[in-house]
Amino acid sequence: MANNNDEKESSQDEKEFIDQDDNDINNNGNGNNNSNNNYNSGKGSKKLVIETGSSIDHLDDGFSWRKYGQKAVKGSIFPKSYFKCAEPSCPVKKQVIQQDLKFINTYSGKHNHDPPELDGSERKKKSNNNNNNNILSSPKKQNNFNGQQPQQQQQQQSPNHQNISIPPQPQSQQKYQSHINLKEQLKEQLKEQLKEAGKLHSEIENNLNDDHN
Amino acid sequence: MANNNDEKESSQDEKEFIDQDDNDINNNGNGNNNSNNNYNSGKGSKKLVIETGSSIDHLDDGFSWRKYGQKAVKGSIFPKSYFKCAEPSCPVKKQVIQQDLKFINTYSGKHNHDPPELDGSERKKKSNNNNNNNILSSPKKQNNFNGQQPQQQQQQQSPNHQNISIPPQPQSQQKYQSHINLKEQLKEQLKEQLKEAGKLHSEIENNLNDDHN
DNA sequence: CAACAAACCGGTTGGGTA
DNA sequence: TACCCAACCGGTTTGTTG
Repeated sequence: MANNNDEKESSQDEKEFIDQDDNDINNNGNGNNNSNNNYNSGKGSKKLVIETGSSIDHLDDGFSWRKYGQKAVKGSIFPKSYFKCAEPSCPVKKQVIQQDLKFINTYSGKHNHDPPELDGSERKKKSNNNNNNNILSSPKKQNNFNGQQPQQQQQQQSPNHQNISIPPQPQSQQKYQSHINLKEQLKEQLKEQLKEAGKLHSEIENNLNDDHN
Repeated sequence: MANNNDEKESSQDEKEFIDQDDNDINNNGNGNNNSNNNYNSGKGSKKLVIETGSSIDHLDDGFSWRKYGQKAVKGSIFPKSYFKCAEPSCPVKKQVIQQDLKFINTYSGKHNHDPPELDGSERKKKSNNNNNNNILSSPKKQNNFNGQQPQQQQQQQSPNHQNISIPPQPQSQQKYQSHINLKEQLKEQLKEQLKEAGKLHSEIENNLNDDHN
């Protein structure tokens, strides 16, 4: 009965592939995942999950995203945001949700267009790539970050708060109150992670597709 | 605006693989499929779709199924039924919906147990394989088949009827009113189709999994 | 234009029931 | 025990708003 979504405890800190699509026709949002999902069966990969173990929310991974939805999910206090690649016919989607102190980015699909700046050598090609990094909290509404908030993360129950705030800083963060510099560093660092993961994801998908088609 | 689900016209009559999972994270039931889904991109296969071009509804394909749900879907007058493999830990699911004159069986997943009687040489092993073929219409409730009904198929709008009736017979069916023999024949024929398709499905999934794991 | 938010949608769950 | 069915759930659509 209790929402056993916090079983995941998220001890892993980098990125991982999950599949879960070999089992269900759609595996949409069924309720309480009582059948603790046998993700790690290690089969055909469908989604790429990246955990951002830092105070960075939605990262600009070289692509431009458009937010098309936001929902409150069962196990978490924080809402989940849904993004779609801004390229007109690209089917890639992406979900971002905060879990404890980090953000879980879930990619799906393969970009059917040349990445705007996936390679570090050629960037700033696409000018429509909006570089505002925290898309989750709209720039006019990130009032959750009023001054400095305590580093609570899971206790309070506010199921209907609208925008993902700048997440609580990591446990040893009291000295980073003036931040902004550290945040930029982490942003750059995570950006590289996301780029690598995106490339890896595309490669694996290509292999799978070539195998079958 | 109009539910454009009848674009599919279903001119194909056998079986086909669709993927659609490379594009969406979950691709659950979103609403009107306005973006006429680019299924036939020919990529990694996820679901096996079999169209029963006959007056056979839910076929016993050698496995035993348990019905766990039934919903009215948008584009169709007929409800969609949801089945799960009756083997205790087997994750295979199956959807059945009537479309025009035929039934669309959508398989997903791979049986993690030896098939009860997949090979034609060794059958009737599992005695718990309930052989009542029309599971969709519960045996006590198939009152839609009262005598002979006209071969209408799409005009009337009865969105909240509960059980899938024996489908309207194919267009040249007036001579099969006393049926029951023809139906058995078609049943056998389709049963073979389903068995073959099931084997093919497993093979392809095995290849994909071996490739990645 | 993009984001918000509520309605929508289909797949799943779970209690009632036969 | 399996089915029915209504509530549930999460992902998507769509009208509204800025």
